[in-house]
Amino acid sequence: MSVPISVSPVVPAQPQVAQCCAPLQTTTLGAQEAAELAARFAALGDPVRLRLLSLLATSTHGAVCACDLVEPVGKSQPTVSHHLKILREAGLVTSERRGTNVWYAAVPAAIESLRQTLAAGS
Amino acid sequence: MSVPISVSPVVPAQPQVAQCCAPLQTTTLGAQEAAELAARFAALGDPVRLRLLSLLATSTHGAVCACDLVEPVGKSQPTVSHHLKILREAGLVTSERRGTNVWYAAVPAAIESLRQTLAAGS
DNA sequence: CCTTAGTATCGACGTTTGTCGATGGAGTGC
DNA sequence: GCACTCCATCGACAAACGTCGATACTAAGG
Repeated sequence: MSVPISVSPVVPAQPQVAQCCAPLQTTTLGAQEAAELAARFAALGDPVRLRLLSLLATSTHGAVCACDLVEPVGKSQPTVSHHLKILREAGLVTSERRGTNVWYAAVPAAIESLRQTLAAGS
Repeated sequence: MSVPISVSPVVPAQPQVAQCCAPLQTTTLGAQEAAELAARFAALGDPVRLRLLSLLATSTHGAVCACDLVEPVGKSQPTVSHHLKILREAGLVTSERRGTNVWYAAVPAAIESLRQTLAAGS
Protein backbone atom coordinates (compact mmCIF):
# COMPACT_ATOMS: atom_id res chain seq x y z
CA MET A 1 0.00 0.00 0.00
CA SER A 2 1.05 3.56 -0.53
CA VAL A 3 2.44 5.48 2.40
CA PRO A 4 0.89 8.92 2.70
CA ILE A 5 4.17 10.64 3.43
CA SER A 6 5.45 13.77 1.75
CA VAL A 7 2.48 14.18 -0.50
CA SER A 8 3.38 16.93 -2.89
CA PRO A 9 0.98 17.39 -5.78
CA VAL A 10 2.06 14.83 -8.31
CA VAL A 11 0.65 15.93 -11.62
CA PRO A 12 3.41 15.58 -14.18
CA ALA A 13 2.66 17.70 -17.20
CA GLN A 14 2.54 15.66 -20.34
CA PRO A 15 3.45 15.48 -24.06
CA GLN A 16 -0.07 16.54 -24.90
CA VAL A 17 -2.19 14.45 -27.14
CA ALA A 18 -2.54 16.66 -30.16
CA GLN A 19 -6.08 17.49 -31.12
CA CYS A 20 -6.35 14.67 -33.61
CA CYS A 21 -9.68 15.25 -35.21
CA ALA A 22 -12.41 17.74 -35.80
CA PRO A 23 -15.79 17.07 -34.22
CA LEU A 24 -17.71 14.17 -35.70
CA GLN A 25 -20.46 16.48 -36.74
CA THR A 26 -18.26 18.92 -38.59
CA THR A 27 -16.30 16.93 -41.12
CA THR A 28 -16.59 13.36 -42.25
CA LEU A 29 -13.67 11.45 -40.83
CA GLY A 30 -10.95 10.12 -43.07
CA ALA A 31 -9.73 6.58 -42.65
CA GLN A 32 -6.62 7.52 -40.73
CA GLU A 33 -8.29 10.08 -38.52
CA ALA A 34 -10.95 7.55 -37.69
CA ALA A 35 -8.34 4.97 -36.77
CA GLU A 36 -6.56 7.30 -34.37
CA LEU A 37 -9.76 8.46 -32.76
CA ALA A 38 -11.14 4.94 -32.50
CA ALA A 39 -8.02 3.79 -30.71
CA ARG A 40 -8.56 6.40 -28.04
CA PHE A 41 -12.25 5.70 -27.64
CA ALA A 42 -11.47 1.99 -27.49
CA ALA A 43 -9.31 2.72 -24.48
CA LEU A 44 -12.48 3.91 -22.77
CA GLY A 45 -14.41 0.89 -23.98
CA ASP A 46 -13.65 -1.30 -21.01
CA PRO A 47 -15.30 -1.13 -17.59
CA VAL A 48 -12.08 -1.70 -15.70
CA ARG A 49 -10.25 1.06 -17.54
CA LEU A 50 -13.15 3.42 -17.04
CA ARG A 51 -13.09 2.76 -13.32
CA LEU A 52 -9.34 3.21 -13.18
CA LEU A 53 -9.57 6.50 -15.01
CA SER A 54 -12.39 7.55 -12.75
CA LEU A 55 -10.32 6.73 -9.68
CA LEU A 56 -7.46 8.82 -11.00
CA ALA A 57 -9.62 11.72 -12.11
CA THR A 58 -11.35 11.99 -8.76
CA SER A 59 -8.19 11.69 -6.75
CA THR A 60 -7.63 14.66 -4.48
CA HIS A 61 -3.88 14.28 -4.74
CA GLY A 62 -3.96 14.29 -8.51
CA ALA A 63 -2.26 10.94 -8.62
CA VAL A 64 -2.69 7.49 -7.18
CA CYS A 65 -0.22 4.74 -6.40
CA ALA A 66 -0.72 1.69 -8.60
CA CYS A 67 -0.83 -0.38 -5.47
CA ASP A 68 -4.02 1.42 -4.48
CA LEU A 69 -5.73 0.68 -7.78
CA VAL A 70 -5.76 -3.09 -7.61
CA GLU A 71 -8.24 -3.69 -4.84
CA PRO A 72 -10.90 -1.12 -5.92
CA VAL A 73 -11.41 -2.67 -9.34
CA GLY A 74 -11.33 -6.24 -8.11
CA LYS A 75 -8.92 -7.60 -10.69
CA SER A 76 -5.52 -9.19 -10.39
CA GLN A 77 -2.42 -7.02 -10.26
CA PRO A 78 -1.20 -8.07 -13.72
CA THR A 79 -4.59 -7.26 -15.19
CA VAL A 80 -4.64 -3.82 -13.64
CA SER A 81 -1.12 -3.19 -14.84
CA HIS A 82 -2.19 -4.24 -18.32
CA HIS A 83 -5.10 -1.80 -18.37
CA LEU A 84 -2.98 1.02 -17.03
CA LYS A 85 -0.56 0.41 -19.86
CA ILE A 86 -3.35 0.74 -22.40
CA LEU A 87 -4.56 3.95 -20.81
CA ARG A 88 -1.01 5.27 -20.83
CA GLU A 89 -0.49 4.41 -24.47
CA ALA A 90 -3.71 6.18 -25.29
CA GLY A 91 -2.33 9.26 -23.61
CA LEU A 92 -5.15 9.35 -21.10
CA VAL A 93 -2.86 8.67 -18.17
CA THR A 94 0.70 9.32 -17.10
CA SER A 95 2.93 7.36 -14.78
CA GLU A 96 5.81 8.38 -12.60
CA ARG A 97 8.08 6.24 -10.56
CA ARG A 98 8.55 7.14 -6.91
CA GLY A 99 10.88 4.71 -5.31
CA THR A 100 9.27 1.33 -5.41
CA ASN A 101 5.88 2.68 -6.32
CA VAL A 102 4.47 4.02 -9.54
CA TRP A 103 2.01 6.88 -9.36
CA TYR A 104 -0.59 7.29 -12.03
CA ALA A 105 -2.45 10.45 -12.93
CA ALA A 106 -5.20 11.30 -15.37
CA VAL A 107 -4.43 13.67 -18.24
CA PRO A 108 -7.28 16.20 -18.32
CA ALA A 109 -6.21 17.63 -21.67
CA ALA A 110 -6.50 14.25 -23.35
CA ILE A 111 -9.95 13.71 -21.94
CA GLU A 112 -10.98 17.18 -22.98
CA SER A 113 -9.67 16.52 -26.47
CA LEU A 114 -11.88 13.48 -26.75
CA ARG A 115 -14.78 15.45 -25.37
CA GLN A 116 -14.48 18.09 -28.03
CA THR A 117 -14.64 15.44 -30.67
CA LEU A 118 -18.18 14.78 -29.54
CA ALA A 119 -19.11 18.43 -29.51
CA ALA A 120 -22.24 19.47 -31.33
CA GLY A 121 -21.79 21.40 -34.53
CA SER A 122 -22.64 24.87 -33.31
CA MET B 1 -28.60 3.90 -54.46
CA SER B 2 -30.99 6.24 -52.77
CA VAL B 3 -33.33 8.26 -54.88
CA PRO B 4 -33.43 11.92 -53.82
CA ILE B 5 -37.17 12.18 -54.15
CA SER B 6 -39.50 13.66 -51.57
CA VAL B 7 -36.82 14.46 -49.08
CA SER B 8 -38.60 15.52 -45.96
CA PRO B 9 -36.40 15.89 -42.91
CA VAL B 10 -36.07 12.39 -41.55
CA VAL B 11 -35.00 12.70 -37.96
CA PRO B 12 -37.14 10.35 -35.92
CA ALA B 13 -37.11 11.35 -32.28
CA GLN B 14 -35.85 8.58 -30.10
CA PRO B 15 -36.26 6.71 -26.79
CA GLN B 16 -33.48 8.83 -25.35
CA VAL B 17 -30.46 7.25 -23.82
CA ALA B 18 -30.85 8.20 -20.21
CA GLN B 19 -27.91 10.04 -18.73
CA CYS B 20 -26.28 6.92 -17.38
CA CYS B 21 -23.38 8.25 -15.43
CA ALA B 22 -21.93 11.27 -13.77
CA PRO B 23 -18.74 12.71 -15.22
CA LEU B 24 -15.66 10.59 -14.71
CA GLN B 25 -14.05 13.32 -12.71
CA THR B 26 -16.91 13.78 -10.28
CA THR B 27 -17.63 10.39 -8.78
CA THR B 28 -15.76 7.12 -8.97
CA LEU B 29 -17.72 4.79 -11.19
CA GLY B 30 -19.39 1.71 -9.79
CA ALA B 31 -19.03 -1.61 -11.54
CA GLN B 32 -22.39 -1.47 -13.25
CA GLU B 33 -22.18 2.17 -14.27
CA ALA B 34 -18.77 1.48 -15.72
CA ALA B 35 -20.11 -1.46 -17.70
CA GLU B 36 -22.91 0.58 -19.27
CA LEU B 37 -20.64 3.48 -20.08
CA ALA B 38 -17.93 1.23 -21.46
CA ALA B 39 -20.41 -0.41 -23.79
CA ARG B 40 -21.25 2.93 -25.30
CA PHE B 41 -17.66 4.06 -25.63
CA ALA B 42 -16.81 0.70 -27.14
CA ALA B 43 -19.31 1.47 -29.87
CA LEU B 44 -17.09 4.40 -30.76
CA GLY B 45 -13.95 2.28 -30.55
CA ASP B 46 -13.96 1.18 -34.16
CA PRO B 47 -12.82 3.22 -37.16
CA VAL B 48 -15.64 2.05 -39.39
CA ARG B 49 -18.31 2.92 -36.85
CA LEU B 50 -16.72 6.29 -36.25
CA ARG B 51 -16.81 7.04 -39.94
CA LEU B 52 -20.39 5.89 -40.23
CA LEU B 53 -21.43 8.08 -37.35
CA SER B 54 -19.52 10.94 -38.87
CA LEU B 55 -21.29 10.47 -42.18
CA LEU B 56 -24.64 10.53 -40.44
CA ALA B 57 -23.83 13.47 -38.21
CA THR B 58 -22.67 15.61 -41.09
CA SER B 59 -25.54 14.73 -43.36
CA THR B 60 -27.49 17.77 -44.45
CA HIS B 61 -30.69 15.76 -44.68
CA GLY B 62 -30.34 14.50 -41.14
CA ALA B 63 -30.44 10.95 -42.35
CA VAL B 64 -28.67 8.76 -44.88
CA CYS B 65 -29.80 5.70 -46.79
CA ALA B 66 -27.90 2.59 -45.78
CA CYS B 67 -27.16 2.00 -49.41
CA ASP B 68 -25.12 5.20 -49.43
CA LEU B 69 -23.02 4.14 -46.47
CA VAL B 70 -21.39 1.08 -47.93
CA GLU B 71 -19.13 2.60 -50.52
CA PRO B 72 -17.73 5.49 -48.40
CA VAL B 73 -16.34 3.21 -45.71
CA GLY B 74 -14.98 0.63 -48.09
CA LYS B 75 -16.36 -2.43 -46.36
CA SER B 76 -18.78 -5.10 -47.49
CA GLN B 77 -22.50 -4.57 -47.12
CA PRO B 78 -22.90 -7.17 -44.34
CA THR B 79 -20.06 -5.58 -42.42
CA VAL B 80 -21.60 -2.15 -42.66
CA SER B 81 -24.94 -3.55 -41.60
CA HIS B 82 -23.25 -5.17 -38.64
CA HIS B 83 -21.67 -1.93 -37.49
CA LEU B 84 -24.88 -0.01 -37.93
CA LYS B 85 -26.58 -2.53 -35.71
CA ILE B 86 -24.01 -1.97 -32.98
CA LEU B 87 -24.40 1.78 -33.24
CA ARG B 88 -28.16 1.37 -33.05
CA GLU B 89 -27.99 -0.87 -30.00
CA ALA B 90 -25.75 1.69 -28.35
CA GLY B 91 -28.45 4.28 -28.94
CA LEU B 92 -26.15 6.44 -31.04
CA VAL B 93 -28.15 5.94 -34.19
CA THR B 94 -31.72 5.34 -35.27
CA SER B 95 -33.08 3.59 -38.30
CA GLU B 96 -36.29 3.97 -40.22
CA ARG B 97 -37.62 1.96 -43.09
CA ARG B 98 -38.69 3.83 -46.22
CA GLY B 99 -39.89 1.42 -48.78
CA THR B 100 -37.00 -0.75 -49.77
CA ASN B 101 -34.44 1.47 -48.11
CA VAL B 102 -33.48 2.00 -44.51
CA TRP B 103 -32.49 5.48 -43.45
CA TYR B 104 -30.09 5.97 -40.60
CA ALA B 105 -29.71 9.09 -38.49
CA ALA B 106 -27.38 10.09 -35.68
CA VAL B 107 -28.86 10.75 -32.24
CA PRO B 108 -27.34 14.02 -31.05
CA ALA B 109 -28.64 13.58 -27.51
CA ALA B 110 -26.83 10.29 -27.11
CA ILE B 111 -23.59 11.80 -28.32
CA GLU B 112 -24.06 14.76 -26.03
CA SER B 113 -24.67 12.40 -23.14
CA LEU B 114 -21.38 10.72 -23.76
CA ARG B 115 -19.70 14.07 -24.11
CA GLN B 116 -20.87 15.21 -20.71
CA THR B 117 -19.39 12.12 -19.17
CA LEU B 118 -16.01 13.46 -20.18
CA ALA B 119 -16.71 16.91 -18.83
CA ALA B 120 -14.15 18.47 -16.56
CA GLY B 121 -15.09 18.82 -12.91
CA SER B 122 -15.55 22.58 -12.92
C1' DC C 1 24.44 -9.40 -0.15
C1' DC C 2 19.91 -11.01 0.72
C1' DT C 3 15.28 -10.23 1.53
C1' DT C 4 11.16 -7.98 0.73
C1' DA C 5 7.58 -5.11 -1.63
C1' DG C 6 5.74 -3.12 -5.77
C1' DT C 7 5.35 -3.44 -10.99
C1' DA C 8 5.84 -5.03 -15.44
C1' DT C 9 6.21 -8.77 -18.66
C1' DC C 10 5.41 -13.48 -20.31
C1' DG C 11 2.69 -17.55 -21.66
C1' DA C 12 -1.53 -19.52 -21.95
C1' DC C 13 -6.35 -19.82 -22.16
C1' DG C 14 -11.23 -18.86 -23.41
C1' DT C 15 -14.03 -15.21 -25.22
C1' DT C 16 -15.18 -11.54 -28.07
C1' DT C 17 -14.68 -8.99 -32.31
C1' DG C 18 -14.33 -7.69 -37.32
C1' DT C 19 -14.74 -9.47 -41.63
C1' DC C 20 -16.68 -11.76 -45.58
C1' DG C 21 -19.54 -14.87 -48.75
C1' DA C 22 -23.80 -17.02 -48.90
C1' DT C 23 -28.45 -16.94 -47.82
C1' DG C 24 -32.97 -15.27 -46.37
C1' DG C 25 -36.63 -11.77 -45.93
C1' DA C 26 -39.03 -7.46 -47.04
C1' DG C 27 -40.65 -4.24 -50.30
C1' DT C 28 -41.37 -2.42 -55.13
C1' DG C 29 -42.61 -2.66 -59.85
C1' DC C 30 -43.65 -5.14 -63.94
C1' DG D 1 -47.06 -14.21 -59.82
C1' DC D 2 -42.11 -13.02 -60.84
C1' DA D 3 -37.93 -10.54 -60.92
C1' DC D 4 -35.23 -7.27 -58.82
C1' DT D 5 -33.17 -4.27 -55.16
C1' DC D 6 -32.02 -3.40 -50.53
C1' DC D 7 -31.00 -4.96 -46.13
C1' DA D 8 -30.35 -8.24 -42.21
C1' DT D 9 -28.89 -12.60 -40.56
C1' DC D 10 -26.10 -16.81 -40.61
C1' DG D 11 -21.81 -19.49 -40.56
C1' DA D 12 -17.08 -19.48 -40.57
C1' DC D 13 -12.65 -17.84 -39.73
C1' DA D 14 -8.59 -15.21 -38.13
C1' DA D 15 -7.29 -11.70 -35.13
C1' DA D 16 -7.58 -9.12 -31.05
C1' DC D 17 -8.84 -8.89 -26.25
C1' DG D 18 -9.32 -9.72 -21.09
C1' DT D 19 -7.83 -12.51 -17.68
C1' DC D 20 -4.76 -14.95 -14.63
C1' DG D 21 -0.62 -17.48 -12.53
C1' DA D 22 4.16 -17.58 -12.84
C1' DT D 23 8.15 -15.06 -13.40
C1' DA D 24 11.46 -11.25 -14.01
C1' DC D 25 12.68 -6.74 -12.84
C1' DT D 26 13.50 -2.57 -9.82
C1' DA D 27 14.17 -0.11 -5.70
C1' DA D 28 14.54 0.16 -0.76
C1' DG D 29 16.06 -1.75 3.84
C1' DG D 30 18.30 -4.79 6.84
